[in-house]
Amino acid sequence: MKIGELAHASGTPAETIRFYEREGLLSTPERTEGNYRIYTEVHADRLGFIRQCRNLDMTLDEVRVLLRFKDAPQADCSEVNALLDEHIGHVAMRIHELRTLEKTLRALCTQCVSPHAAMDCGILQGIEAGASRSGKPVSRRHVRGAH
Amino acid sequence: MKIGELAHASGTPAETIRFYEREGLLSTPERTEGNYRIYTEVHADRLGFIRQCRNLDMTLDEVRVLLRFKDAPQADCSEVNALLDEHIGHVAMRIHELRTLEKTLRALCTQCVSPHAAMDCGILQGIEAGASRSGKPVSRRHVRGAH
DNA sequence: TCAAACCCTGTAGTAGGTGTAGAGTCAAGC
DNA sequence: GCTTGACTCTACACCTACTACAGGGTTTGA
Repeated sequence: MKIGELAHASGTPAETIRFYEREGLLSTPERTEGNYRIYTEVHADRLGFIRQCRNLDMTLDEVRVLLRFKDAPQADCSEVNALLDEHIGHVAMRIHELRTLEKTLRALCTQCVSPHAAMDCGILQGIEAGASRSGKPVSRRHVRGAH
Repeated sequence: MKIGELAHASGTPAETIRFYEREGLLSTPERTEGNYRIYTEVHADRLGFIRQCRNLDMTLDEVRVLLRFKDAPQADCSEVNALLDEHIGHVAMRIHELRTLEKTLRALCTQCVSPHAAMDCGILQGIEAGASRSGKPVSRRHVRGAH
């Protein structure tokens, strides 16, 4: 099948499929005479696996590791377990951080319920107070996703 | 004070301070004869505010909005409330997603506790099963941080 | 006077794509 | 045979919020 069909069938934009190829996650497919990529079921399965890993919020590096194991069926899979454990750790940590954040934001939200002039806004003042209270050395992390 | 002092005092790398200036979040400071930036307490306060917003996981666009209100003390601050509400919504949604994800990952983890050959690994098989079960149209979101 | 420590600008890189320009290919309809 | 439209190709710029250079200039203390 051509890239458009695979894109449609997998719900993955064609640009992303080409991107995975460039990144070495998908092997380079055969080409037609007109230089179009031609994919097989093998490619479709592999793409499905990659997308499922991405749905599980893994990085492409993590996906690469898992694909290595899929390509080496005899290898011992304990690294797979370790990778998953570590990934779960990342996710759990991020949940914890976000819950703390949510509490802070909700507390801030109670500071200004009815409309004011901005100069009297409890929220803006609350942020400023937080800035001076948290002192100068702001924490360095700002974790965004699970990683 | 010079950029290094402000960097040290605020716990913000000097590159980041210059970046905020380029982005229009910090106003362009005076310069010395030798072309060094000279900051005042006003800059330090504003930087503190920005960093506090970032600690609250706001995007720079959100910070820009809040700064606009700080610069217009007479304006009605209800947009500030709306922004915060929406931000809390993002955070809450991300928490929910990550909790679902954590459950999925933990379930996957039970599929392969003792070491196997990769071809028999319950985790790899579980991901594949998920890929075919979730069907073709993989969900399009992959939210990473709160946004 | 000289070296270390600081500062400047400009550019490139990060992750995981997304979007575009400009060109080529292919099938259907006239 | 020709045209039109849908599809594909490569190569590159763009996104966020920084971070990390390179290659130079300035300041400060010994």
